[in-house]
Formats: sequence, structure tokens, C-alpha cells
Amino acid sequence: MKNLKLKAARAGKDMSQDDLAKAVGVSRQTINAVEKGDYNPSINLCIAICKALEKTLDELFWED
Amino acid sequence: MKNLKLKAARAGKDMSQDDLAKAVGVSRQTINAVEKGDYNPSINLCIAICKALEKTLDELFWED
DNA sequence: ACGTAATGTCAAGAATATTTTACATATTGT
DNA sequence: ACAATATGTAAAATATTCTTGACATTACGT
Repeated sequence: MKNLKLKAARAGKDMSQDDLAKAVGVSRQTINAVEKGDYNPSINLCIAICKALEKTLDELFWED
Repeated sequence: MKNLKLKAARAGKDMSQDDLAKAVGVSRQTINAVEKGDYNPSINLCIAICKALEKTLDELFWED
């Protein structure tokens, strides 16, 4: 399922997928895939994304 | 670095590494490696561990 | 309408997580 | 002391993430 919280947080920082990819040190396609939600990123990548967007894991990756 | 929060949460549920591995559907060595902290599990694995231990991502995998 | 930036998607390969099997040590109960 | 359970660790094989390069589409400014 799509990760809309991530998409929203990125928009809230006015960053493109490419901006976030560079901030985090991965490829743009990886960010796109994480937002699209068709796979399962590593926890280190999730943490790096959270820090770049000033959010926590629960805020971006926890679903209840 | 070791994940002592995970180790503590597992102890708090009185589960062995093997118990947790079975609850989560991975091998015992994977749980051991995650606790030992020498690699980088997937977010889905982290979420499954959290649910088995009734904790959230921030409680087990966030470091500040 | 045109050019540019942002996004969605695909396929092949590189890097790494995870499994399996196996063995050593430590711990606990009897 | 003994048996059983829990933990730490390693090597090889497999599965999956992630990269790179490329192309199509959508949105935006002029």
C-alpha cells in the first residue's frame, strides 16, 4: 500500500523525490518505490528518511 | 550497536529468541542478529517484531 | 504551445538481508 | 553431574533490496 504519510511529509518540506533521495543518499527510484509502497525498505533507510523529514518512525511508517 | 530495547522487550514477554522468531516467521539467527545489531532488518520485519512484543517502532528501533 | 522539472515505471546487475545447517558455550532445572 | 534449553557465531546458498540507466507521462511556468 502507498505511503501517503511519507508523501505528505516530503511535500511539507517542499522537497522533490530527488531532493529527498540526495538528502538520504539513495536513488530517486528507491524513494519513489518506498512511497509507492511496493516494497519493504531497510530500517536504516527508514530512519534516514525520518531524519531528513524531521519525523519519527511511528509518524511515517507505523500503521494501526 | 546492540538493540537492548528489543532484548528487554522480549524478556518482558518471557519469550526466547526462538519463540519470537516463530511468532514473527523468521529464523532464530535473524532475531539474534537483529538484537546483536550487526545489520539492518527490513521495516516489515521490524513491524512484525513490534507487534509480537506489543511495542511500537519508536519504542524498539528509534535512537536519538 | 513550448520547455523544464517532477513523477511513474521497467529491466539488469550489484549489494545485502535472510535461511539453512552446524557447532560451541552458557544457563537452568532436576 | 547431567540433560535440556537458550544463546552466540560462522559459512554457503537463496531471496530481496537498491542502483543505474532509460524512457513515458504528468504538472508548471513562460
